[in-house]
Amino acid sequence: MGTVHVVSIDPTSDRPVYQQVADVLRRRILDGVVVGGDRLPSETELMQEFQVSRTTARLTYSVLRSEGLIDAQRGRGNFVRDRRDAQRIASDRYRQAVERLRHDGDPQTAFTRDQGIDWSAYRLDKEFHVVPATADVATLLDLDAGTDVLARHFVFYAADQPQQMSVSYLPADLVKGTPVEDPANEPWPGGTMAQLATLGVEVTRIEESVRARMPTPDERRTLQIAQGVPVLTVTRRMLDHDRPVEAAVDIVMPADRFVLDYSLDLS
Amino acid sequence: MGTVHVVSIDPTSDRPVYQQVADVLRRRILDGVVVGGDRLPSETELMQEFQVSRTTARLTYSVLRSEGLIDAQRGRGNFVRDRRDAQRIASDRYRQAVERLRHDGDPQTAFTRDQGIDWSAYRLDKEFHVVPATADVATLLDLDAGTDVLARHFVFYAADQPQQMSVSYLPADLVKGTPVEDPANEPWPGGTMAQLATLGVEVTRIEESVRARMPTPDERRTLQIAQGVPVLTVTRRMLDHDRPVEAAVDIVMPADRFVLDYSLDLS
DNA sequence: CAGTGGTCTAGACCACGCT
DNA sequence: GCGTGGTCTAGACCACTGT
Repeated sequence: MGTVHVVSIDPTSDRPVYQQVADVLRRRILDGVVVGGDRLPSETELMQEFQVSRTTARLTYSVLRSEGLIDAQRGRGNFVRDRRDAQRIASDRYRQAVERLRHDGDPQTAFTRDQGIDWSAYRLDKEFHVVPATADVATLLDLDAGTDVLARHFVFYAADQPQQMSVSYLPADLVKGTPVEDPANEPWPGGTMAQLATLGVEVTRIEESVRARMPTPDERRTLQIAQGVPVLTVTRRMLDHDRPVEAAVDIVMPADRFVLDYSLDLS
Repeated sequence: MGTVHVVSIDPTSDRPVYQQVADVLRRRILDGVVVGGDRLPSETELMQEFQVSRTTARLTYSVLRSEGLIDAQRGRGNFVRDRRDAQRIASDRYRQAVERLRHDGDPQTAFTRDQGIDWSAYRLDKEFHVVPATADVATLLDLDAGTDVLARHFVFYAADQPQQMSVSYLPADLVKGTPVEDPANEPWPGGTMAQLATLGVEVTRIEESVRARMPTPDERRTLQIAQGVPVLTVTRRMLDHDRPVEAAVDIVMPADRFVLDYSLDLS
């Protein structure tokens, strides 16, 4: 007794067969008929059940992968991706950092909560280079293009899994000869704002620009990003009293692991 | 005389051929050898130049499409996607709205700048329905699940192109019998905050949660989103004096057309 | 070992854009 | 009409996962 389909495929329809099959499976996923972790029919089963070729079966799963609904595992099958709870990053983390700086709070606590995250197991890959500022970075830092900046590359880990990568730029003349330019001093208790404080810089305003895009192959590899998952990127500037700019950061986060929370006070 | 490749493909390499070809083309795009709008080799040309099958050539372009680097156009070719300038949405749009409300500024101007956007040619698709609140919406509005809410579906257009879609939820008992529940009164000068003001509600705080994901097929169709382009989603709550919640919104925007700007004052 | 997904080939027909 | 990408087939070999 073969499998009976309530929803059958119409080869004469305008809608491509692989899309029709994808529609059926997508509906099962969205309706909760199958849930995170469940295995979907193998490609061979799809061929038999819907009377299609292997290529069409693979095209179907390719669609669902690019929608971020499933993960393929070689030798095992195609699995419904489970929607893990995303880590929330609150915009008031900066205000909290200011409070700790002012009240001499425990800097170590401050650090392990950097980026608003409790990093369970913490690690930091770092590369520091002095380079001429690109046009973009120069604009953000209000410098002439080509001015030397210290580029600091970070990869943040939690539970031995890479979670976030970023590049931070500081004007080279601001940090030259100070402990800030030495990677050995990372991780720095209290983070960037504490570092800037030792240089006599008070951060009074922060500007963040949030974008999203598909990751580059390099980002996919470094952050272990699944197919069909975009990245959130945050471009950040720290300002001292509305004018000079002290740091520019480009933060890249897998979008299935992070939510950015912002609170806007209007009173 | 056939095409000569500086970078040749190694069929014996561990890296799949279609990835190696994609690497070559990706490099050309990222290095600016080809720029936005330029046509890439046709699939047939790729077959000849790299000595691969049509399937492999198509796989190559499928990779670049999913990375958001190119667009395929039936009957024409594969084209490098041009990075148009994204529309910036500033977080101080709410504060500006408050100012206008307080000073009786021109409400029409206020409206055409809703969402912080100057909609050049403006249109609005709308559907209003009273429905029981889902668990998520109930939590956001601090209501019991199942309580009636007014769900308002919007699609915003600029220059006849769909730019943004959103669902806004208001407690049904708050708006029952008021002009707010009548879709005919949309677009409402001054937007949601002006509407709430007529109900005696003062918005003192707004919370926004930003996420990114791949669009659903419905969103791709409605917003005319290209392959390989994620959406930014904003979940918004408006609060009156830190406690009651007055509106919850789910806004969906194509990530290649929008940047979200937030300014955080620490002084 | 059998079953799974990953890669790759050769070939076919179609819909669409342009000239 | 010709070249383009879109869909679909049948078949092959490989790498990986499980028993």
